[in-house]
Amino acid sequence: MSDFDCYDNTLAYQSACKAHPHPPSRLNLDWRYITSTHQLEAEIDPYRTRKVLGIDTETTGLDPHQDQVRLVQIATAGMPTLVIDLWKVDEIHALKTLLTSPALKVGHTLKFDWQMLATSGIPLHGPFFDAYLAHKALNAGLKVKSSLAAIVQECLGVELDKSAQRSRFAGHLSDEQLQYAAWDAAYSLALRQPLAQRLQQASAQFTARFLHIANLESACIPATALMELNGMALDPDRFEQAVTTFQHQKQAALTQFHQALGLETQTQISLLPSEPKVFGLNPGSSQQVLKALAEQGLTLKATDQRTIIRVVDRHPALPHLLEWRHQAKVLDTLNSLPRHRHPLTQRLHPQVRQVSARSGRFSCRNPALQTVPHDSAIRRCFVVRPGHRLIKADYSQIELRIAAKITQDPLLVKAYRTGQDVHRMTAALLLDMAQTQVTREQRRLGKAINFGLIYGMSAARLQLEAQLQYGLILSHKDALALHKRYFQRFTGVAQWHRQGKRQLYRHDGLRHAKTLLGRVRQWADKPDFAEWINAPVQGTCADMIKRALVALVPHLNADVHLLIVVHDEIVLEVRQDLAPDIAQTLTQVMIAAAQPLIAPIPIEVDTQIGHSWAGD
DNA sequence: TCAGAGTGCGCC
DNA sequence: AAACGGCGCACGCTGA
Repeated sequence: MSDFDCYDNTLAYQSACKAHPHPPSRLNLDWRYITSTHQLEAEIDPYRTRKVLGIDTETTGLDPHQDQVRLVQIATAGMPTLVIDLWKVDEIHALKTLLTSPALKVGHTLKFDWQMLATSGIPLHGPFFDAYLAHKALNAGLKVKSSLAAIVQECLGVELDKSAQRSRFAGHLSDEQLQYAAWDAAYSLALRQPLAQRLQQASAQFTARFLHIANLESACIPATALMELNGMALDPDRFEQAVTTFQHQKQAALTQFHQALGLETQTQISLLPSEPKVFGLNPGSSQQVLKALAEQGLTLKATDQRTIIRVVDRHPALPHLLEWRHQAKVLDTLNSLPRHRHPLTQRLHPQVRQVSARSGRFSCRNPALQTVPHDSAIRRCFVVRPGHRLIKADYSQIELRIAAKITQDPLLVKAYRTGQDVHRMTAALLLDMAQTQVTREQRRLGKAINFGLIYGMSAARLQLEAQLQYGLILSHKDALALHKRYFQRFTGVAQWHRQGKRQLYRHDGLRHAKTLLGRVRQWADKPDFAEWINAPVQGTCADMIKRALVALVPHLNADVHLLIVVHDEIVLEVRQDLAPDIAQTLTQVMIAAAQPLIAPIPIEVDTQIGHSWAGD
């Protein structure tokens, strides 16, 4: 596993921690304001040989596409912090050399600095140590504040005044502004050792790899930064067409819903903005729906899909209700997109967060591109630049493969190792038939069972999910029988659950879960079983895709854009002639990143090249 | 009028 | 002890 540790600075940190048990003693709050090329070149020399640099920037705003970097601060142990004014220094070659040197760059939320510098034509190269990411990795699952001030308070016991941070960094800069700018870099730098020490201690306590994970997250910074900078393009014509289509479908469903309830749909347009958007009974209001159904003899507790689907035959309006809900949901998603179009780039630039999800997954918002409906009428609105292709590659059945590795279930392990179709195998096993005789529908049942029961789904829920997601009608009795047989056959999964419950429910129960890479999620209280059993699987998938991104970064350039990551899928936009080669590289990188974690279970990656996100 | 908890659902 | 997990978002509704 030598390639495993390409971004890992564990050994360096260990020696650093031993050498400097009291980091604040090395903190130098002195600073120099650099306002000319001459001054820069005169002062920067000693910083070139340093192995660790604290980095921070001050900018005229928060948008890398239109705001500017004003100050770049460089801190290093025992030296004054350089505060370089980019508006006054016209030749910054020396600074660029420093920022692309192999020195460790320490900062807090370096993604932002990376982006601001990148759009100013100043590349910032790793390795990185990001105090924010490290603090979140240290406390994954717990509710903690990870602002610079909060971490400085926690690790160094210093109250950091952040009042100058929100001040304007345009025009004349006061001494106070310059001082706080310098201090941010100096304090970020000073956080590395105490944080590394805490990460090491936690690793020992949990038999995990906190520092490794913190370094992995830090190494992902360029990938995350580029996803946000690149964004995705929405074709205006296709988009308008899609909206119109879904509006009609939604309206049709509404009419049928009302008719089935014996109501008339009122479609007059109101001029008053305060008027409700839907006239008459609103299928979007659970209260109104419950009341209307009750009046017609059907009393329910809720109106969500899972409740409705159980009784869908009991009233003719119910299928139309589900249809309207679907169309309305899709339309909501669509309507939310244009307001996120960037005024300059005309693209959607989501906010991508590496460490906000308790599982270790990426999350994405404004807009939530990870939840764009799969409907090809919508996905084909997401297009590539002229002369480019979209490449999407996803890990095949990755969670089930990870579960096979974790549970060591003999059947699952053997099935994957011999390249069998696992859903088909499950169906054949539970229905007592040969795999060759399994029908498409029966395979779908196998899929529903595999994905559900692995995390402890009940028979009742299985019955529901089979119908909702796979369109399979299952009697309660059959669901119960399948549930029982599943755990009789998949003994490894059954044992995994039994042991898990023992560890969780004993007097001094576990309050953390660990991935195969050593990422830890903690709970402040007793974890729910289902959350706890799922965390290592989902988290390991996050480990894999983040390892893949780190390996992918060197391949990203002006012709190879990273667009988005959707949990087990990586999407690139690549110059047309390069697409086949890059697709192959991407596939290999993803396999290599994941394989060591679940060997000898094989990894499979499905890769497609197309013109839009629909894959066409 | 508006914040906020609740409901429901898209993706993996 | 609980009954698949992880997200973000839009909406209807409520109470101040």
